Amino acid sequence: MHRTHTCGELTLADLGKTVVLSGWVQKSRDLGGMTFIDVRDRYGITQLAFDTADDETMRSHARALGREYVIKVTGNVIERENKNPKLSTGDIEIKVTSLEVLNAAKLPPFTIEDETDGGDDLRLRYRYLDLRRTPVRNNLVLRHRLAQETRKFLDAQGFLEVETPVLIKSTPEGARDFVVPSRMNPGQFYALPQSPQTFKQLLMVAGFDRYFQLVKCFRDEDLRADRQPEFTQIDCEMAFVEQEDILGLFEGLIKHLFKAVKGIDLGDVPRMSYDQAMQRYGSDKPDLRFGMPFVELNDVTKGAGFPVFDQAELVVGINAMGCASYTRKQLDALTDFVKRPQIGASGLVYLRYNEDGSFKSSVDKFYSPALLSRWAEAFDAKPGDLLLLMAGPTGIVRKQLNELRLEVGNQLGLRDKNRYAPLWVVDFPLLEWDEDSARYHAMHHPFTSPKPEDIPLLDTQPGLVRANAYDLVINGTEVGGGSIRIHDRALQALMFKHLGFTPEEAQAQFGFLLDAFTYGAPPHGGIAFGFDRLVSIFAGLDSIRDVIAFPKNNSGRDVMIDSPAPVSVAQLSELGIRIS
RNA sequence: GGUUUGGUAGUUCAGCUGGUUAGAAUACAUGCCUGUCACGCAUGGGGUCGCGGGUUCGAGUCCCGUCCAGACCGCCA
Repeated sequence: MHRTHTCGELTLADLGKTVVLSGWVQKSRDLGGMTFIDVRDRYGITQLAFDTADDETMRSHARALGREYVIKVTGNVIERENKNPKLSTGDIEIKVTSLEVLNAAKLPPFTIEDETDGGDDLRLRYRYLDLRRTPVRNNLVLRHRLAQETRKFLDAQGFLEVETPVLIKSTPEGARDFVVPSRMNPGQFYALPQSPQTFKQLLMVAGFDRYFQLVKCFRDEDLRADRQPEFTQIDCEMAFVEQEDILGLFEGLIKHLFKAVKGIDLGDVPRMSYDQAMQRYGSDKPDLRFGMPFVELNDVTKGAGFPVFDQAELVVGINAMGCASYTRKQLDALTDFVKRPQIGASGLVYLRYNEDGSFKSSVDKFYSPALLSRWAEAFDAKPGDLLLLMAGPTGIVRKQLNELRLEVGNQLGLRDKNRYAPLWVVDFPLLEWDEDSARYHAMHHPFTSPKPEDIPLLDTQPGLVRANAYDLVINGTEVGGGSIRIHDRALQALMFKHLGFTPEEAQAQFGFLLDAFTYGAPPHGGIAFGFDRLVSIFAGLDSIRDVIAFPKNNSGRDVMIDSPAPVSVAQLSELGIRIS
């Protein structure tokens, strides 16, 4: 007889039933005259009870079971003498009448319990064992639910899920491509898509005016906690829409996911322009779980003879409210933080607005209390506050102060994983200057449309042209981004020209798209969400590895199957490839 | 490509300024124990201190190289 119940469902309502359970031995507790075995499956844990007084043979079999043995038991559901409120099945136990070992198991290299003793490397090497652990399994259950709710919502909105090819063509723009050699076309290579971008645009030309796909994308770049070489996107595109339509519809998707999966009413998602975000938070993905906006102080600090401030392009600071009690040691630690090589600031100026109304700053030599009170005024600071100021070239100092703001937010416990602060960042620049290649690059991608009113600037001040591009940011993480695309051949050709393509190169790389635009391309736009990041935010995790069933390590290796790996000389020769 | 932290028992770690036989916890094994659920008690086994070289009377400890892993920077349209 097959199992009649899972290990997570039996309760007092089932008392007296004869049941069959199958699962893994989590742990046994041998008390001498009694033995308890916890048997686990995907659904939960149920306690098996063996009593010498009832059946000594059965108990001796039970004592022989090791961790992770796969067993099948038949028995009766009885009420426990001592209940365990931690288990859903904690009111009952199984008095076993028959026990079968379906498979023995070696002792696992780490304990398969909620709190494991295993390190990351070991857990990845034996990922199939790690996945038996409840917290890891729950992450995949959460992922499944988010995927299903996404499909449900988009389907209800009339979106069609269409698959696009995985073997495509390498393009020079953007991240490095993974390339795949073609045996039938020696010396030629496919590339794995970094996104289905051009295909979804072609689907718009084809008239599929609402498309989506939960799709694997690939980028051959270095990994991070939140970056894997293969990752999943919720990729979407719509025709006959403007930016407002897309923001509205996908704000609806995000709200639906929070409501359906976490029971949270997200509320309306605020918006901020890229310029505002940079000026107020020094980042295009500000964490709005806390305030602490930047205040620019050039005017009130100028002319006091402090050369660092007098000469700086930007003097800017934040108000760490209520932190005037910070000790010298704490302030030194913050100074050391911004001086770390990764941040690279040359220093930090503080102003303590003491509870008694007096001021204490690191630049008292230059600024009288009267002058310092003007700083406090600019911040609207109150006694007890601590102002932290930095100075330097605008772009650099904003980036540095952003790091400090996030660090102070961490120290003050303002970045609570259970709170969610979403934000649309809009009006991104179309282009950004790249020093290395000495040319402009598309900030989003080359198919993003410039704002019509900014098109005249393309020839004169390309860096000032704004795009119809937008990002969705949650808690300081970019979870999605998109744009209204170019659907006009001439404008697309002009963009390629500004990106340094000759007309021949543009035709060779993207001729199929330019041609398609001449056959009646509708206006269109879209967005893509990083699905792994979204799941990790819902799970309250910093790393996306924990929400991927079989992730790769920091070096891009799968340590379980040990890939990548060499291939045979015969395979290479068939592909016409020689390794130097 | 760079910065940085680490690699010691199955596992997680401690091991000071170089000095006797490298420890703890946990896991495991054996025995005892009839209500445990982090069971308890007792006993026991378990180590190429990542690898290679160097300094030294003596190296887990110091130096150099190398491999592996983590975090970060570059990179990620």
